[in-house]
Amino acid sequence: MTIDPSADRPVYKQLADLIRARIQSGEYRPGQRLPAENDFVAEYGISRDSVRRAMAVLRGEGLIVTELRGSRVREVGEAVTVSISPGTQVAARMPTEPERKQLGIAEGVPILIITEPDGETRKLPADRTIIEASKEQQG
Amino acid sequence: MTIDPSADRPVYKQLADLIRARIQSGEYRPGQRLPAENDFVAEYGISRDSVRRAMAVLRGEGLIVTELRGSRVREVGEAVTVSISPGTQVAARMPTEPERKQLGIAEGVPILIITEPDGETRKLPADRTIIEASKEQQG
DNA sequence: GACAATTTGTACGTATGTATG
DNA sequence: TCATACATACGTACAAATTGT
Repeated sequence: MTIDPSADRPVYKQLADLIRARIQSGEYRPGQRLPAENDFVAEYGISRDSVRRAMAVLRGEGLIVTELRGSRVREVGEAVTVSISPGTQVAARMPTEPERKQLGIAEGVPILIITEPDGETRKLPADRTIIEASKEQQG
Repeated sequence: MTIDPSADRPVYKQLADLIRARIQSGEYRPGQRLPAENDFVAEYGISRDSVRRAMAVLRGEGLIVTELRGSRVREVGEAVTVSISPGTQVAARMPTEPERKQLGIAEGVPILIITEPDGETRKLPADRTIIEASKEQQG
């Protein structure tokens, strides 16, 4: 697949599509290191700016994580199942940056907000949490 | 409050903090139009690049929406409560761009993924959905 | 309808900083 | 020490869509 600068779709979205497809097809596997930004620059003849935008899109989707040594496909960690009893509510949203740091959550990962019938709330990282409705009272 | 280019915290994060604080304090209210990018450029003597990065942070947090005519504070729409019966699981993640367009979801909004005991799944926009655990069978 | 102004979107460039190997 | 690679931040230019004249 290639990138067409004259196409309707922006260059950076074309690159994001391309990398996303490679992740979803398994060509880039969880934990695997992506090529460096400059590799994409050289391969497709586009600016580093466009490559970085594409990476930002994929980070925002939670598909990759970027560190100083490069980007890699996110590995889905073990998820803990949290049982909730009848009457408990669950919502989700993106954390603000302070929340993200405080809760130790990666970029592109939402938080689940659990509100018990008594008003108590908990915030949990969505990439490590599965909610399951239970019949009986439980934590 | 002002912005210090020589501070440890990047300029764009300082601006994001500043605007976030104004939103959370109510100085910028839901639905209200934010100043244009160039207004921040002029007010703080920073580049448009930095302003746009700050906006991207806030969009990613779901706090603002940006259209061609400007950015505004997101209005939290009416949320529908979805009851789930025992055994049903709930997860959340960010949608990919195709999912986002297909489901008509704004940037910075996660999706809730509901998996029924029979394996059926539903994807719902997290900004318009509250999950509630019920005692009995229900949709 | 035509035209200009406003505002965001995209895309290129350069330079410097910081952390890793 | 040096090379690599990402992060930040400045600049420019033009495109596209909306709004107002």
